[in-house]
Amino acid sequence: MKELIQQLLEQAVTTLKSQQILPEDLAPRIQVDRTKDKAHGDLATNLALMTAKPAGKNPRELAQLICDNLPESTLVEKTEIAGPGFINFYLNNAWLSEQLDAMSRDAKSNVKLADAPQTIVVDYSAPNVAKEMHVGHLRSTIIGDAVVRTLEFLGHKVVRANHIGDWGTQFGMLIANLEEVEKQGTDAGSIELSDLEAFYREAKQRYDSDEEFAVRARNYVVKLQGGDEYCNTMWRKLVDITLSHNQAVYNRLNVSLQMSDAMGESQYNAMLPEIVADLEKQGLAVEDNGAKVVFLDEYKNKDGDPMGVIVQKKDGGFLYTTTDIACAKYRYQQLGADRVLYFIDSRQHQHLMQAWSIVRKAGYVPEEVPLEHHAFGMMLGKDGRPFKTRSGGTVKLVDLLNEAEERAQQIVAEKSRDLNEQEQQQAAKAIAMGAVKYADLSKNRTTDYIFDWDNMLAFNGNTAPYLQYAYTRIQSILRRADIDVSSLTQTIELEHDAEIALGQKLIQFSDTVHGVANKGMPHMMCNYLYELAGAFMSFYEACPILKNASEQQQQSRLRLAALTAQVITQGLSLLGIETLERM
RNA sequence: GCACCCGUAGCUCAGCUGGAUAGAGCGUCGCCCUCCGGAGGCGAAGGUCACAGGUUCGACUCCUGUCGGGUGCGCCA
Repeated sequence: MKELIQQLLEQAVTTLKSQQILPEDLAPRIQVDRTKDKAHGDLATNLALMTAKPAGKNPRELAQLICDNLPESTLVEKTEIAGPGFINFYLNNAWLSEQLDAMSRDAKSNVKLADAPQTIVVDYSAPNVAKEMHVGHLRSTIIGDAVVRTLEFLGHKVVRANHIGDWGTQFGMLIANLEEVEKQGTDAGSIELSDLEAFYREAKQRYDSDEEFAVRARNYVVKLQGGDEYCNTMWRKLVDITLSHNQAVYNRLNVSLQMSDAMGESQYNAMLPEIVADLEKQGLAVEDNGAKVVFLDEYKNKDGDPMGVIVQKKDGGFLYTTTDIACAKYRYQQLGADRVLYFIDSRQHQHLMQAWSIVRKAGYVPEEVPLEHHAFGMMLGKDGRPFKTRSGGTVKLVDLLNEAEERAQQIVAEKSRDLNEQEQQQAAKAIAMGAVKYADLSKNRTTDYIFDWDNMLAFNGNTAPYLQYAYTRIQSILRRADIDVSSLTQTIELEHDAEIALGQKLIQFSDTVHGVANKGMPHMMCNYLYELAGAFMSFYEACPILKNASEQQQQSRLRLAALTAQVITQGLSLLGIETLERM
């Protein structure tokens, strides 16, 4: 919608240039905004204000010239010049009605697909091997998955990259301990991940107390890194146990990651020596105290000298900076990424900036391929302190999801008495997962954020249950109408203000999907859907659909209602949230 | 010490590429059920956008500084 107005304005600019009213070399960034106040029309541009100075003209006078030179268009009802020189556009209702008609007949609600589909790598979730997923993995997993769904919807090729923590010195003791367990006759495949947590502690304890065990563990680290087949097999078992457990969590959360999307740190090991050698060859890495270090002028250490980033330890080992350099290189060169998005917590920001700074200097990824860090903070409890169990431990994701379902079940049992038990279970599950996910998705803070059960499970405000409820309410009306709305040919008539407002909100869906894709920010979709639901509720109050309405009005309003439901369910599905027919 | 992120209503959060009178929900107070789902709607009160300068026709938004909070800074990941 904005684009169409922009095109009209561009043509006007071209015309004015040819008339020497605007300088030939002027290339203004044409900005079209939705107005906050209806008195200012539906859309507005500040074009005349921006170009007044270079054109040497009074802004209002210039605005008039722009309006006079706008091409004829069916979508604009009229234009007005307001304030210091804004041009306000009033949309034509017949045009709006046609747009809504087209939306309701299109499987993707007339969302404009990407003109040039890209290959986009999205790095998200990233749990660790031999550890259960905990609340710290929630945000990355959920936000990343929503962005992935949105990008795919627009036609991009998305590579889901689950950068699991599957490498490090701790694997020596884990392998040694797995050996002990297998000696006692337990098959690795039968180990549950919850046992694996205990297993991890057991390994650590043995490592600390048993010198012979520790020696063996250290030996295994060396052998594993050297590609030893036995150690590799044992390592693989640990990875597989973890992946299959995590898969259950992803499935339950309706996260689209599969086991085959795991692209762990270990995958880049083979690249590391050549990266360091190349950095040295390029003169970027130098030896310092036995280690290989890249000095970056843009980062200073405590003495004010360029900060050194170690890419290889003096014992020959590699650190995660080198892995992240290799990883970015791989994603560009091997996966053919046009864009890479990282959903990783904000504590790693500086580290990523350093790694990418080296990546750019070494020429591994060209500047035109964006590497984007989408950061977020820690999860805090309602009291503003880190979100922990009563005993102060880390909250496991499984426990969090269980609690969400328990809470949702209580609410459903109380409020959805007309559903049978199975329907109640299903509703509770959808509400619980929706609430948890939406609570994360709807926040844009890069800083710490507050996790509050009462807020997220509320049926009012910007929450998943509110949107799910709005959807079921519409479904209820459509059921009651008892006609196939998709077969209606009645045009959508926008008479009442509330109908126009709803219609205008509906056609913003396409812009919203693109906003989420371009910025990697799903909260824009949340805000939009909340506003849409609000616009529908106002319409619903003001415009009777089934009663006190003419045949024509009834059909038109049913179509509007059905389209609203279509957009809500589609929008929520892009966020990975389910809707229900009844709740 | 240096760097990064943040500071918007009592609380939780929006505020797009700088645009017109800074918006929601909760909580507080009021109104609306002979009405298609009241799990709803309408309204009121509540703001020095941390503070001070600067740029601009115009700043919550950009720049500089100060204060406050969080996080990270050479051989873990």
